[in-house]
Amino acid sequence: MANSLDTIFAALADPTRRAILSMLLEDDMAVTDVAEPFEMSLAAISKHLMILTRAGLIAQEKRGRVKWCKLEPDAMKNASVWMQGFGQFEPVNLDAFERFLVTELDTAPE
Amino acid sequence: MANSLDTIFAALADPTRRAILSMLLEDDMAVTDVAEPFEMSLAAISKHLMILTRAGLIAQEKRGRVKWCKLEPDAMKNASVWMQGFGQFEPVNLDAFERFLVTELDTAPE
DNA sequence: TAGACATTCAACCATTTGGTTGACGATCCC
DNA sequence: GGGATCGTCAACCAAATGGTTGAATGTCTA
Repeated sequence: MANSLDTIFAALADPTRRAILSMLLEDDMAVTDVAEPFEMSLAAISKHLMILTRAGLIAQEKRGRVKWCKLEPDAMKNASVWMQGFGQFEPVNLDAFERFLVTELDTAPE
Repeated sequence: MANSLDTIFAALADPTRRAILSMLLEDDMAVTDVAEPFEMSLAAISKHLMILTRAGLIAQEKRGRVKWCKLEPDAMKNASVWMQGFGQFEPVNLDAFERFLVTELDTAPE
């Protein structure tokens, strides 16, 4: 179930969850800190983190009362490799990527 | 809306739709032929194709009474590149792919 | 012109999704 | 011990999703 393309792509389909992944790219974070920039309840963020965990995109480790979240890149790699199978597109057009990031950042919090 | 990561990843999250994309990798197909191997109604497949179209993953062109579906790789490229931004997993894929393409083009007959 | 064929539309249904709130179980620290 | 903090659980809700069926639209062909 974890690492299936179904759960991975479904997890990536939500902008809140993609934003969380971007934040974790910077550094590992506690659940409360992950939730801070979002305008939704901690419980909602906790659910998002559960979905990311079940998809294998992150891992959570509890130390004391704090649960740390860190990226788990293998799952995303699986999805990436599946898409590479469609390899009709040329690798890495950075211009398109940059234009794309701009629109993405518009919807991101903070 | 089209080509947004939201719609692209949501479209890719369904196994029926991923199977359709794989079929279209072989060749362009009419809607009825796309539907043939699936055990669901033609209307359901039509909806799936609409979702893939709105995501920009395929394009549909009507010729006579037949609507042809073909892959539209740009959208998937955008998603792929977004994931590469997480590049904690081997960027080798793309590098190797590029080198491969170059040698292919060098040796390919015109 | 009358079917037959290709596809979508519209209404409907069950399930899933993304969010809320309030209570709860751990854990830290005074 | 007792209060603050961290995070999840449970129940609930509205909206979206993935499917159905039957009627409708448009086009080819005999």
